[in-house]
Order: sequence, then C-alpha cells, then structure tokens
Amino acid sequence: MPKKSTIYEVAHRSGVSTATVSRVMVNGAGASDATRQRVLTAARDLGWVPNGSARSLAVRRTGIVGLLFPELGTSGDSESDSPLFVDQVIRGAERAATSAGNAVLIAATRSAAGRDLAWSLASKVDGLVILAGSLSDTDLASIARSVPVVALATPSATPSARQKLEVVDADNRDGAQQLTRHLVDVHGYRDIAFIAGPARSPDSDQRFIGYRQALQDADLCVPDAPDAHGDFTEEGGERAMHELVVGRDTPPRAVVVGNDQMAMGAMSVLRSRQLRVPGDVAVTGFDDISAARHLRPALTTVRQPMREMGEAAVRMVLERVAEPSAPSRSLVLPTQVVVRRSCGCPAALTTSARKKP
Amino acid sequence: MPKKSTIYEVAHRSGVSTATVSRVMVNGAGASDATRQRVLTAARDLGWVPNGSARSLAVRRTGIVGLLFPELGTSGDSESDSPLFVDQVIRGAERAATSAGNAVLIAATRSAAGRDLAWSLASKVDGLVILAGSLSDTDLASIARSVPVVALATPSATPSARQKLEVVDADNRDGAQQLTRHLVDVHGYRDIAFIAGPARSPDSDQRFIGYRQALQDADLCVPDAPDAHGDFTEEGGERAMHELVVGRDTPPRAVVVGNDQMAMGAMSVLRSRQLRVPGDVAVTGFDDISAARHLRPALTTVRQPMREMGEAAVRMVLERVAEPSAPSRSLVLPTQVVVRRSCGCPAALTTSARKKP
DNA sequence: CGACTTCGAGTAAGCGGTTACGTAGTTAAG
DNA sequence: CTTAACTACGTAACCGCTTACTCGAAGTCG
Repeated sequence: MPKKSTIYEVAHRSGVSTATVSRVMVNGAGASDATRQRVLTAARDLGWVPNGSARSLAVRRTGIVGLLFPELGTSGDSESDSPLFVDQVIRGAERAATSAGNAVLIAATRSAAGRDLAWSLASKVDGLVILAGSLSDTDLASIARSVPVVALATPSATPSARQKLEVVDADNRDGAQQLTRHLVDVHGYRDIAFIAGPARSPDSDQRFIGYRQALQDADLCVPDAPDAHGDFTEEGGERAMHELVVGRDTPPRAVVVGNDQMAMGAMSVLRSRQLRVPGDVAVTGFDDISAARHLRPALTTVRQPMREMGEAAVRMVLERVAEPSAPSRSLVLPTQVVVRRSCGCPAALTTSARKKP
Repeated sequence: MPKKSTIYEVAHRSGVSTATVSRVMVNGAGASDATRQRVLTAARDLGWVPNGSARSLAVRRTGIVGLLFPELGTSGDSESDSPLFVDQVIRGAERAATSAGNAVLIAATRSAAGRDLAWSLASKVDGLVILAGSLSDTDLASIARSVPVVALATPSATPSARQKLEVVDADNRDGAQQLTRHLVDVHGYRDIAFIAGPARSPDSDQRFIGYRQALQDADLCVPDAPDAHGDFTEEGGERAMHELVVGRDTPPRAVVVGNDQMAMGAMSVLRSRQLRVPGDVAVTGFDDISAARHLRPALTTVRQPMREMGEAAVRMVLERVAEPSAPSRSLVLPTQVVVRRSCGCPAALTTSARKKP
C-alpha cells in the first residue's frame, strides 16, 4: 500500500482547508460546486480513505454494533454441529445494522476467555448484542453498566441486571405449548415424551414449561422433569432417544424434542430400531432449521424468528445509543408451529398452524 | 449509561498520569505493583472502557478486518435461499480473527449500493476480505489500491488487479472433475448432463470446466455449453431440471448440478415425474451443505472447505497488514468429493473419495 | 446606500488514547 | 564516591478528523 493519505494531503492538493474537505465529505453541502469538485477529484486521485478511527473519535460514535455469541462446537473439527441459529441471527443483525448505516462486529466466545473478549469488543462499538451463553450473568450485568447491551434469548437475566439490560427473546413457551396441543388435539396422542436440551438452558426450560402447560390443559398426566436430556446436537439427540427408548417397555406414542438437530438424531435412532415415524412414534423439533424441511418424513417443528430476533436486537441497541436515557424495554417475538409429516399429518398439509386465534 | 469515563478520570482518581494508566492497560509492565493496583481498581470502579477509536487512532491499527459479502436473496422474504456458504465463511473468518486478537466487521452488499458500503467499511478496518459477487471488478481493483484486500472465490479478477489483490479460492475445477470421473469410472454412466449456475459465475464456470475435462479424459462427447442454467437456488434448480427433461426425449442417466440447493430442486422435479434417484437418474451437487446429508437419497456432492477459506482469507489480510510490502500470493484450497447415495453408491459407502491419489 | 443576511471557507480547539523523551530516585559497578 | 544503568512515572506532542467560531465578500432590502 502506498502509505495512506490523510485529509491534510487532500486539503493541500485541492487548495482548501481540512475543514472544507470534511464538509464536502460528510454532507455535500457547505461548499461551492467548484470547490466540491476539486476536493472530490483530489480525494479520488489520492485514493483517500478517511480514517474511521479519527472520525469516530471526533464524533463520538463508531457506527458499529457488536455481536457476541458462543461458539458451541468446542470440539473443534465437527462441522455438523453448526447451530444455524447463530448464523441467522448474524444475518438479521447485519441487515438491521446496514440499513441504518452501521455495521456489525462479530466475535465468538470460546470456553472461558469470554470476559476479555467482551470488553475488547465493547471498546470498539456503540452498543452490544449478546447471545445467550456467551457470558456469565454477572459479566453480562457489569458490562451492561458501561455500554448499551441487549441480551438475546436470555430470559434468565437477574432482575437487578434487567434494569440496564434490554432483552429480546422468542416465545418458546408458547411455541411448545401450541405444538404439544396440536399433538394432543389433532392427533389424540396421550403418551407424549419430552427430550430437553442442556440442563441449564433457559430456552429448553421454557419449552418444557409450554409442553407441560399443554398437557395440563388436556388433563393429561404432567411430568415433573423431562424424560431425557441432550445437548442440542444431533449426537446428543441420538443418545437421549436411545436412553428414552431403552428405559421404557414400550416407546412413547410421540416425543417432543428440544430442537431440530436433536430431533434428527432421535429419528435416526427410531429408524434403526425399526420404529416408523410418525406411524409408531411421532417426533417434533424446534427451530425450523432448513434441513427440517428436507428430512423424510419432513419435520414438524416450531419456527423461531431468528432473523427477526437479530434485527430487533440491533434496532434496540441503536435506539438506546441514540437515546441513552430511555427506559429499557423487552421484546418477546411470537413463534409459530410448522406442521409437516413427522407428527402424523398428511403430506398435503404443509400449511402452518398459526398462533392462538 | 452514566456518561462514559475517560483515561483522564482514571488517571486522576488513581493519582497518576494518563501515561501510566495507558502503560498499565496495554502491558502490565512499566509500573510498580502498587501503582498498577491503584490504576486497575480505579478503572474498575469507574467502569472504564477505553475508547477504541482513540486507541486505534494512536496506534494506527483498528484490530478489525472487514468481510464484505453479497446478499443474494434480493427478493427479501424467502428464508430458504440463504446460502450457507456465506455463513460458513463468516464463521471461519471470525475464528481466524479472534484467535489473532482481532474481530470481524461484516456487511452485505445488496444490489448496487455496494460501492459506498465498501468504502465505508474500508475506513473502519485494517484490511478487507471480499466475497465474490459483492463488488464489480473495477471497484474491487480500486479499493484494493488503498487497503489490503483479499478476494474470496474470485478467480475472475483481472490480471492488473491481481497485482495488489490476493485471492483465496477452492479448487472447483478439480472437485467437479473428480466427481464426474466418479460417475464415469465407478458407475459407468455415459450420458451425463450439467446444470450450471448463473451465467457469469466464475465458480460455476470452473465446475463446468472440470466436468468437461473428466468427460474428455474418458473419451466421451464433450459439450460446449451446460445443458441448463439455474441461479443457485432451489427454485432455480427446479426450473433448470424441468427445462432439461422437457427438452429431451429421454432423461440423462446422470446430472451434475452446479450446487446442492439446485440439486435439491432438481431431485424434487425428478421425483414428481416418477423418475427414481439414483435408479433412473443419478444426481450430484456441490458444496456439501448440511441438508445434503439428510436428503433421501443422501446427496453425493463436493465439499468446499468454506470455513477454511474464511480462515485463510483473514489470515492473509492480517499478514498483509503486518507486512504491507510482501508480494501478494494466491491460495487454492483442495475440494473433496463426498460420495453418498444419490450417485448410485450403496448406503454403506459413506466414505469420501479423496483427491487424486 | 448603509445595515443585515447569507454563504463560502479558514482557524483552531478538541475527541481520548499512545509513546518518545526527560527526569528524579535507586541500585550496581568501578 | 563517582558514574553508569535501571526503574517508575510525568510531560506533551501527536494520531486524523469534526465543528464551533470567525470573517470577509456578496447579495438583499428598506
């Protein structure tokens, strides 16, 4: 690179002051046409890229929002476990940011080192959106004291933290409830098992609560705890389903699985045991990742508006940046059950059941 | 937010100069233990987050690398067409950046507005990695004159631009060639059609070239142009396959499709015409997106090391940033064919054929 | 035709860090 | 005891851009 040029060189080359150059670049106004042209030409000739740091320093705004998320596949190599969830959120965040003239700075926390990363990110951005699992609750709270933060999918945030924190989440509870109700009402299943995610996953908890609610509404027996736990990966789903099937005399008539990836694992276990889905055992997932549509049978699941969550989160930080003293709000986005074949519905019925009418 | 504090306040509160505070923060050294503690405490008490812009300005380095990619789904709403390719690249880039103490700033160019976005990105980063299709060749070249840039999957870059540009790509040609060879050698197919991507896609071109090479090596008739074109989406694949089948008396024995998403569309068209895959028509894809494994039949395809591409690209920009005058290199990463059922191989054979022995 | 705007453009004071350089005060060496 | 070499820390000059003021010139108006 031929040593970066500065605004001074541009100013000198076009025979004006730096102030004028600056005016021309930021808002075409404040200069005569002739001057503007001279400046523009000089800038182009020099290949001048204004220094963003200097600009940010002067205007006290970086035009960047940070996105912190957890890198789950700690194992490293496995490509399969990529949680599409994060990717969608990233895309949504990018969209909202770009359309507001900002950009998104991303970083993934891997085991432990998260705290430092978070602070280093914080120093470079106007605001932060932090995905569940990236940071401990206390770190989250303390960082939120210094920078506008919105937490994504983190309903667990302690009340005290809530004061400074904004939260965006999907209605996991309602989604699971609608889904389970579909199983009960439409298909008449009564023996419905639940495979949960990791023990301390708020998402998984919410889904379990919704599931229980539906059972209770139907006057069915309501279990205290999930029938099995997985870790949200396909392998975890296999293990959980295996455990579940082995632990019982007869398999359940249906099983509500904590997310799509585990549901995929679960289905393959059933298949290998000669149990037909949905004929013998109906299976449902959660998330509606793109693979869900292509499974055979296609997976009935609950769609989370992942993209929208990313967008909303970014919009909220930006609003907070613009208006730091506004009261902090929370946002719960609706989920939607997507009926496909794995629950026992016919192929034709690809429509999606909407929320409570 | 209780008005951000500065290094001056920290310095004052701990009774030292800003220089000392700075020294403590950057490298724990250069100060006595007692002083260090006082500074650290003061910083924590104030919830001080050093201003990244000021720091970057002073050290002339942002610690950020930009990633520019095209947002393909111009239509907007459709979620399905999200090319997982980009997501993987993002993840790879993030990984390489974070492990080097940097972060990734992402932005997607949507139709046309790309140029401005690119420059605004450029002003905020140390270097840029730009995905194919984000920018016109001329814009690419001109921006590469002012900032270190590595282009991803952009073999088309004009020779002149090459001088300043670094390029990372996957060996699309070789992948397609190996794949086609597999079809010919292992399965003995002779009538093999090709469904290409968008007309001006370098990736698609390379794949077509590899396909032709394999046919030529086998002394089969070598077509001048692809049998049909799609746009890399599932719908595009459906249209292309439809066109292809309708345009011929008998369907081809096998068809090499430009990417996985189109292959999925193609397969559903075949199915709806009562043609069995792979019994009547074998189908292959390209990319190895996660859905490929879950299709029925599972899709034989070519894996691109998308994550590695993202990592490599970021590493290369960072090296260029550190050593601006080094000669620019290019990198072509190997691809790998992944044999599954859609080509006609038995279920058991889930292994992957490696590159030329 | 003098007073009042309006407009184009320059001056210079920051923005919040970093760091070369300078200076006591200590310790080690001669 | 003098001198050299550290060590711990302060001073102040940047880094490159924005923007509140200023100011002269040109246009407006009663």
